[in-house]
Amino acid sequence: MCTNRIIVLIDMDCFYCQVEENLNANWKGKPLAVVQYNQWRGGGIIAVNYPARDQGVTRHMRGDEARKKCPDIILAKVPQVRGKADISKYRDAGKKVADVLVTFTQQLERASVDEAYLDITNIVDKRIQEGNDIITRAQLPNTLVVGSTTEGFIENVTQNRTFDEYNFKLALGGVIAEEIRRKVLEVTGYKCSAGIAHNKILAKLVCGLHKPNKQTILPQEAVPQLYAEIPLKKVQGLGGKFGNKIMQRLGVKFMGEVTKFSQNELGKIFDEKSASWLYNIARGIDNEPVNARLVSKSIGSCKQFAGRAALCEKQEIEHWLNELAEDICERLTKDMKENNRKAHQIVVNFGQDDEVHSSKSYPMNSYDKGRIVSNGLKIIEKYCAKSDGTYRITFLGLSAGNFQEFKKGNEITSFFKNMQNNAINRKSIENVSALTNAENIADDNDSIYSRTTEEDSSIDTDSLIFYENINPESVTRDNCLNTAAAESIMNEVNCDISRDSIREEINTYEGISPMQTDEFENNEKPQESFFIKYFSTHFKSDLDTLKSNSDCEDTNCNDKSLDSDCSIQCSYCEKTIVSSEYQTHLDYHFALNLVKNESEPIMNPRAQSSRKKPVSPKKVSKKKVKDQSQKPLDAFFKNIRVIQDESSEVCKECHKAVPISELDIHKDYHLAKKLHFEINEKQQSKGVKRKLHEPKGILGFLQSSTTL
DNA sequence: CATGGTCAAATG
DNA sequence: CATTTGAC
Repeated sequence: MCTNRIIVLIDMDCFYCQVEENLNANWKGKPLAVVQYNQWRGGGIIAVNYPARDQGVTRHMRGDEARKKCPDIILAKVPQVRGKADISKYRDAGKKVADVLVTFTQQLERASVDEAYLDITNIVDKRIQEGNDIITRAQLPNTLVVGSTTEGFIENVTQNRTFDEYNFKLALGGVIAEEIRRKVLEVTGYKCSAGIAHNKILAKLVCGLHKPNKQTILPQEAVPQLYAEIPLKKVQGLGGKFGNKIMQRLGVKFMGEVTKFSQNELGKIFDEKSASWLYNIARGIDNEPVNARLVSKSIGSCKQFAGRAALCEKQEIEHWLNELAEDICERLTKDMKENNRKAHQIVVNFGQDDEVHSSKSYPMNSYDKGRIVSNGLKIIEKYCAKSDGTYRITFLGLSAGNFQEFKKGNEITSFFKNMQNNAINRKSIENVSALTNAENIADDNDSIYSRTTEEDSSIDTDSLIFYENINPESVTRDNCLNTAAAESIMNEVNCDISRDSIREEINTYEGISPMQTDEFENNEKPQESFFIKYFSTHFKSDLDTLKSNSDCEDTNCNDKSLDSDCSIQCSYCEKTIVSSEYQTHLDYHFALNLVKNESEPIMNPRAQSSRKKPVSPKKVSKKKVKDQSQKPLDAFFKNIRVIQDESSEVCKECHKAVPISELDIHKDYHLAKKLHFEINEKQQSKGVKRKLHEPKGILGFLQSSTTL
């Protein structure tokens, strides 16, 4: 059925202008436009408010033209940072709006900085179930309906609600949309418009019918009369070449005319997919789901250098790469804090002369401006240098993507999920490495995940152990590393512990261990949690290895042409690990062991086979662990149960109940967490040149704090 | 120089 | 993976 969903498109009215108006009280109500790069002909207009639109000012005008049309117009300038227009102000404002929208439903797709789709079907159904479904005119004060008056529509749906269920739901959707818009205004001070329909395309189309600060409902049966007067190019997806082709080949101008063509006829003109899409859209049918997504999938920064402004010298290119890298690094760092994730890929975009833009991507494992710039420069050199050594770069861009949730995760489920994602990602990085390795460009071309070349091109089994356990087709009780497994194990143990307790434990494992390690070694404080004991005994040898390797900057990491991390040998599997990946690698062992939950705490699946035994550090830690807890997970859960039996106090910092005996540790944890963040930050802001990249995560923290 | 800078998704 | 398209 094409009418079973209720979709709302929220679109902020001339958003950038509203942001400026709310920041400058005396601009309210006056004609205003937002301009960027205001030096040339008054700058380019990127937003116009409604008073200014009334005077004929439009986008695509320069500031000077706007002033001619409307002499008293206020031209708000987008600040310029690092030679580029800085739109962070509007990004932040957009996020505030999105934060309000998610409180209504998680079924939210941010379509741009100022637009979002919401699937409110569930909210509507719930209200009907609860009987909270009386619809009055007063609840739809700023609502219009395509094809009828709002009053008529309300009367119709309330009288025929059993025969006209879908329109009743649309009306209720309208009520909810009014509430959403009211809430957005109340919390953020921004006005918006909305479209309410049965799918995204229609909601979007109809949202633009009445603006600003209004919303429009589209009953499905009103589609034909709406389409009759809607230019085809107004429909989402038909504004470009495809729309032109349709108009030309079908000889149509309005959307409604497309229904004259059968699916077969369309199939002869367009490819299969386009044809059936068009056929459906022409009938108001669009099954595209609202893809729940709050945050962007990539963060990029780019700039044009048109015509004479083209970059011709390496120094210029490096300068701009630097500006772009600074921009994305700043935003990536912010993103990491806000969204608990890290980008693992970076794309260098460039355009030369009148050629089409090109792009090259490579894996990235740290937000290091210096390395991003030098790698970018290598790519530009390789692909853009002319025979005489000069350049003509007309476009330059950097974009980071392939985000994965940060290991410093919040729940045990995401902890395991990350292990899975990371491993999958490595598999793809592996392919990249094969390409970039030879060219000495990639960050990670010497990582353990690069497959060694073999004459018969079969898969290297040593590499395989890093993801064999997560192959969805071969998930077993023993070897899987995914969320389902973690949860089933939790069920098996039949624990009645809350997620918060687990999260607390995981965080403790991540944050507090340095202090606890010291204390543990001093044989004080016997009440550490399992994770702390586990870590401080189990990973101590690796810490030592790491420390002894800390001078490798002067030894094996001095290759001038190679921009890579220095490596460490893992004492559990003897693999050579890039130091910046070492934490991840250890986490892998950690999680693997945790999931196994068997009597023998073997860290490496390989060791179970007939392969030769690992070297001594492993034996040491293995023995220690055996003494303390033979079944890590059991011990972990047991530990928590004990804790929960005690009386507890609410922590002022996080407002969670903490057992009295754990209160000191808990407070230390908050302190450690803060420290941990600071250290991470320092690592990023350091303009490191050919210097050992300090390990991230807990080892980084350990090393920093123990060498201080 | 002259909308420009950011995004996402489809496609080969 | 790189390119193209489309939209704000």
